[in-house]
Amino acid sequence: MDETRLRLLDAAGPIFAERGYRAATVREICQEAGTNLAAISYHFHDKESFYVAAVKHAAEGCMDRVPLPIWPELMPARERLLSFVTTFLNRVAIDHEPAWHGQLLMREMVLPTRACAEFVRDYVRPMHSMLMSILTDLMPDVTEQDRWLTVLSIVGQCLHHRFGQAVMIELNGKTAVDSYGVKPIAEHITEFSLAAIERIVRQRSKPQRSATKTRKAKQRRRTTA
Amino acid sequence: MDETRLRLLDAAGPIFAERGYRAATVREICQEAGTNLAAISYHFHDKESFYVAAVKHAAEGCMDRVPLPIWPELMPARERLLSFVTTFLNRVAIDHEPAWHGQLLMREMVLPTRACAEFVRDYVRPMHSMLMSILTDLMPDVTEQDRWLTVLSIVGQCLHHRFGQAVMIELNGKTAVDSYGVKPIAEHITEFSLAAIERIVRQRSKPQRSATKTRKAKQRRRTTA
DNA sequence: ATATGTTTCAAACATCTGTTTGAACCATTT
DNA sequence: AAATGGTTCAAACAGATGTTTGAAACATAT
Repeated sequence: MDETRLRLLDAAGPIFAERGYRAATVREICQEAGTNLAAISYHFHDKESFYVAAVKHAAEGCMDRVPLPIWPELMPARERLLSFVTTFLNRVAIDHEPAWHGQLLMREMVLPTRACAEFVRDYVRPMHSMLMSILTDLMPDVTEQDRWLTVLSIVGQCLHHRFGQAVMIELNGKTAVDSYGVKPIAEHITEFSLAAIERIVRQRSKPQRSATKTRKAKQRRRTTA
Repeated sequence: MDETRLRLLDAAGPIFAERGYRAATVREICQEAGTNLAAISYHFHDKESFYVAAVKHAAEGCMDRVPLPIWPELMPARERLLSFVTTFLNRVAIDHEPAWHGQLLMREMVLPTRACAEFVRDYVRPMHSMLMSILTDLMPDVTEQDRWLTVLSIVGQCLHHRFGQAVMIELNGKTAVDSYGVKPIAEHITEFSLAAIERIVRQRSKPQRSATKTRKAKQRRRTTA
């Protein structure tokens, strides 16, 4: 019966998320799962393989809970971006009940283990492709560098609402998600990024290819306004 | 003599950064430092206090290595922003030699320990104030929410070049810092953020204070263009 | 030189933790 | 009913790890 297997994986998520791989003990997880101590060795061979399975399990749960949106063919890229950012925030930054999903995956990002490659393949890559296709529509004629740095800017803004949680609380007493909710934040990030994207497109579509002299181009544009 | 103390702290940084608090053993650190095993207990009482001291030591080293810039009174806010972002990136995202500084502090952000409060007070708060004063100049008449979310957007973009390292490598083979160097990235983040800030200022300075109906305002502006 | 307070050292201690073991249990098949 | 293959269990094992200990070494002042 792999009902025991499942109970172990479910119990492992929160504990690994809170304590980390090393500090989480198999005894604690087994007690939480209500299984015998040897169950982990029996079902997963050893603690590390068990951990990898738990991360995979968490990623699947997260993807089920907040699935990637499916858009009609003709949906404008601007709206797809808002939808994407909202999904992203809901996946990582939300604290409602199973807060440990994001916590565990975050841990995998900061301190990658054997589970990282799988995690990127199953979880990160699909989101990355999605964002890339939006940006290809929004900024078709820019360099690879411009597009890649834009990806990082957008992703960084979203992830910071998870990574920065502890510091935000220490700094301000509460997180932005707690203060404003997800929707205004998603709108802010989308607007913020769209403004920047539109400027990049405007600058780069000028007949010159100067990638470095952005300041010059910007000043020229301002004087004409 | 607290030369032993110093040797321990110096040795502890990289090891705590790479392995994490639990996985790093006092034996390993003492061997690296060339001290006796009991030295940690003697000088720092126990492992946890030692870890807190090591984080503090790392933060100080980081602040010495990349000090906050000092600007002339009349320096434009736009240039101060570029200078700030460059400093930020140099502090956290750089991999030249003492890569562990950023790694250790990052850990403290994601998985705060007893060292976190001090870390925020001595390290985060000054940078936060600095950015806040820049943004107060750049966007004097916006709501607290707008300004706070803008802070998070800028900080998130910078930090992602550290937090996202492992995933970037898994996804692309190398990090953006490795590909392009710090300067182009700092310029990108600055330009990106300035474009967004200017749009926010333009929108919010309209006689209405609608914080939620950004979409409506945006559409109206587009039709007039 | 003696005494005193501080620092280092090797060894031992106590505990925790991942893993193994071999018997017991259970469901299914012969 | 007997046997088989898979699963659970309590107990023990082996190794690692933070911490303590008491003696030795050292520096400094009287």
